[in-house]
Amino acid sequence: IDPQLWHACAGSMVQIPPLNSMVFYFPQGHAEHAFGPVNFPSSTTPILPLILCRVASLKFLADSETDEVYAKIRLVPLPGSELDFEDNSLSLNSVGSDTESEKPASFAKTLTQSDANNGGGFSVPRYCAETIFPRLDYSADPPVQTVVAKDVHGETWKFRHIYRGTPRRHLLTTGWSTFVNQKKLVAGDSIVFLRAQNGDLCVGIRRAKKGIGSGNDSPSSGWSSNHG
Amino acid sequence: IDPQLWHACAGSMVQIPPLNSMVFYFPQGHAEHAFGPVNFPSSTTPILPLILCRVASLKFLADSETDEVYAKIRLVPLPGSELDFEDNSLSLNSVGSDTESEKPASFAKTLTQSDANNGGGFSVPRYCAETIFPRLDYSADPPVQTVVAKDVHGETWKFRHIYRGTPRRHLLTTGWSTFVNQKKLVAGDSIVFLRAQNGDLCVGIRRAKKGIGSGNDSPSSGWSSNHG
DNA sequence: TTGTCGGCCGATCGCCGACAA
DNA sequence: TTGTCGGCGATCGGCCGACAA
Repeated sequence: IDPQLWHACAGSMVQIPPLNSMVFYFPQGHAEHAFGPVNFPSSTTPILPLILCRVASLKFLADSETDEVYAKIRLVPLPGSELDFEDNSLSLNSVGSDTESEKPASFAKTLTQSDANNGGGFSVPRYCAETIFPRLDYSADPPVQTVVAKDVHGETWKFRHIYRGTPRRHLLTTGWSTFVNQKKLVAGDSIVFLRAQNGDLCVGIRRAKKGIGSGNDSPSSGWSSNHG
Repeated sequence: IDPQLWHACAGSMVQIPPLNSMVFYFPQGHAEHAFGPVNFPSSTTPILPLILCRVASLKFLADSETDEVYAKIRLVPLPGSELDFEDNSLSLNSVGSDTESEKPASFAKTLTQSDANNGGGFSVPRYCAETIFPRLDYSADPPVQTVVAKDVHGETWKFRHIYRGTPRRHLLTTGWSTFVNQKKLVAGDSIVFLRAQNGDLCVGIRRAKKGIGSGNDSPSSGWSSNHG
């Protein structure tokens, strides 16, 4: 999937090393994060606490059912891993992924009860509506438009975007409940809007972490950067 | 699952050989009925057209999603298969499954458009209501009761059974559409009601065979036999 | 600025008897 | 006896502004 949408969904806490960069692989940490038991192939050499590797390939993917994003990273161990890493450790990732591509405008919001309730619509924060959404014709009464957004699978979703109420606020009405039901969203999940470089509006999902307080929110810092 | 409910769902065309009886296994026919390609283990002996076997085990099962019933039959080949079967072939299954257990009252009906439409209810054939369902108190006006039926998984379903209209007829109303939606029934599928020996009412499903005209119907002969 | 609430209007669900096959 | 239809009443979805945090 589109790396920019991928990063917007993953959030700014997730950093992926660039292709061909060098990283340390921690077998123990990998095993602890895995869901099932991990069996490293028995070999003649003992398992090292960390292994210097090269990022051989990189794939940005999204689960076909939940839309949750993940990455496949192929690591190739480098010979002579027992280097004196005291000097190198800090410089290994010096070419951070920050400079590799532009950061399109994106916005994340955690769904409130009112957003997720089958009561109807989605309350759009003003910043998101004005910065990410297509320009609205405020001369109409009320100002209304249909916004079309692509999800991580390239599927398009239509929403009625209206600016109404006293005081005025931006809302998504028609089309929103269908989206909530199809994606099985609940209060606490987050939705990500992103304006791609070609102008297309994209929409992603960040499921609430079960049992853990939700993470960072709102203008996802670093990936919705044209905020003041 | 309960063998009686299993047989009622499978229909009278399906006959299962008793445990420990002798049957012929046809590898070619088995392969032709399988969905995928079948690879018989290569051995030194060529594959015979038919192999005399003993029914070593027998399991009556139902698909957890579609409720469709199927059986797992374990066959153990008998030595000396090259017997002169001209004499024996007819007597092998002489002890048919007919006598092995009683046949409880059951009834099958193919769903009409009106039954499957989300218009509401299910038109209960009089014979089914009077023979399979619990006795209805006709002194009430209108006569109404709640019937509870167990599906192949043991899950219970409640239906409002009412006798009304001019002319009078039996109907299932409240609870029926839920059942249709959950089981994803469409016009042409069949529903089977069965009164178990302990008095419990059971309900099964027979999906319409795609592309083939539906099979036998109504008092499924042989398995809803106390019909006149 | 925006989360929640009650009001309310229209669409759908589903129960009903009237027919007719 | 029972399949299909139109009617219609109850329920629900979902759009709305009024508040208040």
